[in-house]
Amino acid sequence: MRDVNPEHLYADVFARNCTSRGILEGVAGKWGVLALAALNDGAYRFNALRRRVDGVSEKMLAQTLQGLERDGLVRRDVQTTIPPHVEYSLTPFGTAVAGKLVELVELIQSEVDQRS
Amino acid sequence: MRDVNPEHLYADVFARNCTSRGILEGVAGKWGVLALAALNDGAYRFNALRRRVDGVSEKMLAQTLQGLERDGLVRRDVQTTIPPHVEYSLTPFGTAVAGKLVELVELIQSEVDQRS
DNA sequence: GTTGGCGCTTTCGAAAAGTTAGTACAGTCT
DNA sequence: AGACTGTACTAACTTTTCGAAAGCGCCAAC
Repeated sequence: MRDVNPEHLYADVFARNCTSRGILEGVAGKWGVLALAALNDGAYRFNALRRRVDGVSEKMLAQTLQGLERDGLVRRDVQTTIPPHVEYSLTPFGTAVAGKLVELVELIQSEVDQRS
Repeated sequence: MRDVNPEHLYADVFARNCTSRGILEGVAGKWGVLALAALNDGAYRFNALRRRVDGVSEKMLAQTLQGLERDGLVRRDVQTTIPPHVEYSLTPFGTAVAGKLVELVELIQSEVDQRS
């Protein structure tokens, strides 16, 4: 927390106990950044998202989405059908964050393209 | 790799074996994002950076900086003095990436501030 | 003498990630 | 009929990584 005004604590990712640190860890985690970047293209069902993000296991994807939902970046819409139908999409906050992540991704891809 | 043109493979973070995936993992890792965001304010010596990023161990910081240097985001300047003097700073690529990360960080901090 | 600074590296146990199998239902194919 | 596919997870076990602490050598300050 950036403690400039003694009566109001501001979020500060550099402080280990700050809520924003936890959110940043989920967003900027190995699978979080890719899931959010994929969802930036539109809503996905679980297995479609898993196929999009090469290398992620069901376990890690489920865990990642759970955290992103808890932190308010992702919405999980469940339809009681057989087979199950669960759809993930970005919240307004998630959309803003994903926009930044996509810029970052494009920057890195660009750099790698230039090095080839 | 986004294989649009058969003769030229484009970087693709969604492909597990792509170089850009590895770089993204370092940049968007738990400690990578914070180290880069701190270095965006200017060069740091090792222990100064460690004090800036609350919660990181010497081990994890050293490991993180090593990876960022290998991927071309960070420069490590060593002066042969006693005590040792090692300074870390951003490369042009690192500066561009850190700029994006800082935007992301500010977005998240903003969101947390609004939720308080 | 002790303590502190510098920037790492090493060791070992704890925690997290990864791998694999499992769940129940319905549809398709042989 | 059985086998396989799809759905979206969870549980159990294994492997990898992280965190905590100690270590290194040199010099300066107390």
